[in-house]
Amino acid sequence: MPQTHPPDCPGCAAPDLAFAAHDHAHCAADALARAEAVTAANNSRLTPVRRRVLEILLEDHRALGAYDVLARLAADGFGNQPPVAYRALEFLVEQGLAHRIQRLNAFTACAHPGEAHAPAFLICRACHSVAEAEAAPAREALDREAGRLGFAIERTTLEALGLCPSCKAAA
Amino acid sequence: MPQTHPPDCPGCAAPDLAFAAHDHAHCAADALARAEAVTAANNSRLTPVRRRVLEILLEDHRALGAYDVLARLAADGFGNQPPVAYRALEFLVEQGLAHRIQRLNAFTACAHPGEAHAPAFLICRACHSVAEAEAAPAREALDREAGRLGFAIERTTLEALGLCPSCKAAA
DNA sequence: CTTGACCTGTTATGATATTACATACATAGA
DNA sequence: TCTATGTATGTAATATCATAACAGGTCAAG
Repeated sequence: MPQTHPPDCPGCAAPDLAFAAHDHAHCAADALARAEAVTAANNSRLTPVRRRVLEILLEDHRALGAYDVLARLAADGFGNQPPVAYRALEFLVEQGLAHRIQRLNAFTACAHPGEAHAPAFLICRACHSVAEAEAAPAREALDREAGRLGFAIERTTLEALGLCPSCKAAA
Repeated sequence: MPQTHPPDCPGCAAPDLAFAAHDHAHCAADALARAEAVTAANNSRLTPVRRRVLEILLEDHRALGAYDVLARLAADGFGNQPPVAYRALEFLVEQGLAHRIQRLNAFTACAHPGEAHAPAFLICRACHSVAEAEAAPAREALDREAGRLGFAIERTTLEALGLCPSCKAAA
């Protein structure tokens, strides 16, 4: 897989990679490269544990529980106490490199690192894949409703459970 | 507080009770009466434990953890093991009489029992009150985004964290 | 008055998450 | 280079949230 690639790379242009067939090795490598850039820009450090956690999350478009991540870390010779995983995950979330899925108490790698966004998540109840969808329209709708009640929204959790295209076809 | 009240009751007409000054005793009594009606209509039973859990949730417009509910139950002479609380809460959620707030791992009484709805929740990070907002517009926006990706949404979790009117004014 | 469905109680355990403290590492300033 | 500082990691202990499995009770239909 190339460390650099053309700006019109079809993989990167795909609106959503989780449900579409795509060159996943590229997808993951690209996310990792972006992560390097993001952390450098933020003066934060993508240390070995943090990098490894991101790699683990990038293995597929699923959400992993903290203890699943921890088990993988321990197998790789890192510490095997919960804070090791939770701290790395928290770091990645802060940096916008991963997201927490509230419904699953689990974490997934960000599909669009570096781009400011607060996505909505589409969670397939059959294959457990997780995709990011554009949340802006829904967020605006919520803002309108909240404004009516005088409530000032700061952060939103938008998660949808359902069937992804392939599982829908299979059913 | 009246056991019955006019259909144009101002309390019931309030678009959202959580953030607005209102006759809360009335609000709670009304919700309880509706709960009786809903369970009767569904051929399910609002037993003493379940009723008591609902009363506890109705004490204010907040979300309570299962163990908080459990402590209250135990103090009232009900069982004090987790399943007692979880089962009653699960029942209330199934009947549409309570909602689970994913972000808080907690439960809140439904503000509009009997009306079919899948609300969005507005959670004040300062006073921890929880209000229900109309989710339909946001849900439709999500449906459009999901449709674009071929994803079929079945259920959504829409939760917003921010400041309620009074906490916003105080800040 | 018994059967079957459902509800409640209890024990035990599993799953998720945090606090507190000790140690190690990176790096900037003396 | 040395050392002080901030930051990161390791570990133990514990807190918090949730469920499985089974025993006993209640109640209404047959």
